[in-house]
Amino acid sequence: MERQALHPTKDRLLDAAEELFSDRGIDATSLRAVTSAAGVNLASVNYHFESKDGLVRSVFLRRLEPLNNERLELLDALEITAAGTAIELEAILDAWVLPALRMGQSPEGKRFKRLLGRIYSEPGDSLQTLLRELFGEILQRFSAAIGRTLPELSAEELMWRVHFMLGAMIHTVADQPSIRAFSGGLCDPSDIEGVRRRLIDFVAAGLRSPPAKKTTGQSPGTRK
Amino acid sequence: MERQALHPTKDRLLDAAEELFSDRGIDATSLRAVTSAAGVNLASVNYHFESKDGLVRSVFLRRLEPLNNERLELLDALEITAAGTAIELEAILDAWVLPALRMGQSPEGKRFKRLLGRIYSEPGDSLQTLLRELFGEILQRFSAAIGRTLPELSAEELMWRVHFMLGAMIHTVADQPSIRAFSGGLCDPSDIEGVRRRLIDFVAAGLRSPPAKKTTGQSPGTRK
DNA sequence: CCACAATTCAAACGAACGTTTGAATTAACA
DNA sequence: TGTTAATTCAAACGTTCGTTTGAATTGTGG
Repeated sequence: MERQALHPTKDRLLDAAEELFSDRGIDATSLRAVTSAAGVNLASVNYHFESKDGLVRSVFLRRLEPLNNERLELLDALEITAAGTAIELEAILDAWVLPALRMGQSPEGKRFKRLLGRIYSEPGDSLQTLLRELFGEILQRFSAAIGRTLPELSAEELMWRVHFMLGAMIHTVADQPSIRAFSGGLCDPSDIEGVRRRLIDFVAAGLRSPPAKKTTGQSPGTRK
Repeated sequence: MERQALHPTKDRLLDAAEELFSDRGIDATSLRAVTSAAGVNLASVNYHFESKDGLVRSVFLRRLEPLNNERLELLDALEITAAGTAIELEAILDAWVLPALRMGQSPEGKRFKRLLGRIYSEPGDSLQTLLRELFGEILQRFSAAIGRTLPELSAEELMWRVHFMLGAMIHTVADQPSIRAFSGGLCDPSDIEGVRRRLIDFVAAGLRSPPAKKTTGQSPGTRK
């Protein structure tokens, strides 16, 4: 009897929570605000999700599980068609970026992306645990695939570059309003193809940069 | 009579708040936790900072104002010594990165950096306003300087790349524990020279990547 | 239609929050 | 030292929070 295809109360709670969490933040959103926005009773949250933490987890899981599954399917497809031959770096990056950008096309996807960018910097233990559960395995898979296209990189160098890559990607996926304001309306974050090409070109160039180059000339050095 | 070189109570509050905000987050930290950690009376916060928001602002201002001033001084020095001739891209990036990495050497700097990464994704109006106050001007200065070294880039392309750059930098400056865990201890974020060289090389390669390249072959395309 | 489980509901719980108050204490300056 | 302003302090304010409770309601299978 557990959970059917869609339980109306549960889904209304998830939708309302997602919206309010995105706008005001998780801590700043009370369960009373969520339930009244969803048009359900206050006690429903604890009945269906046990606690506020449970609601938060479900909000993230609902979107991230399908998202990461799609990423893994794309990567699987790449590795199968390649069948031992080399995979292009850009194609791997695409498998990571495209599902996230596609998600952002729908209005619900947009509001979730704002929320997603926050999860990485939220200090709550519950969310950090969830992050590791959700991204631990998939990150290793993508890192390995990227590393295979860049065999001249040491493991340490590769990890650093993947770290930088994630920074650029997270910041881009999450931070839709900031680039618009910063560029004075010049950059359009809803142009998925444009964002996709630019982000992937930028990251690919960074990943491919020749390793172990020393910093050159003109450095500011130690001052004062 | 206003504020002297260092007011003991004020400084103890700022130190305690910085530490607790970094560990547990701003919303999750109560003023009672701050004041008892600082060993001062609860009402001191409202007396010295008017409100919790005022305390938060002061915590950020205390570190970010000197940090951004140092960045601007380094950029000024570069532009003066160059005197019309071209400035190396890496040197500009260094002027942005180095002060932040140096700050992270001290224990207090370390804890603040964790906090700093959070400000970008916090939804509070007060913090977002502060962010624009603090980073609006300096970002324009650095973007312009970077753009001058990459004259083949359109304004739009430049803005996007600066956006990606900021993502990589923010994620790196803020997220010290994550890279260590992700790399299984292989990467050492306290090796300032290493981080500096790797981050700058990565970002410089991304910024320099030839513009308007179309995505090639193997793309996953539309599925399902 | 009845028994029974699943769900919803209004109400209340105790705890913790940011802020305010007014008296007590300390420091500054004549 | 006496006067006055600056600061600290204990206590309380009113509000809001997440959670719990027990009765009312709805849905379901026999």
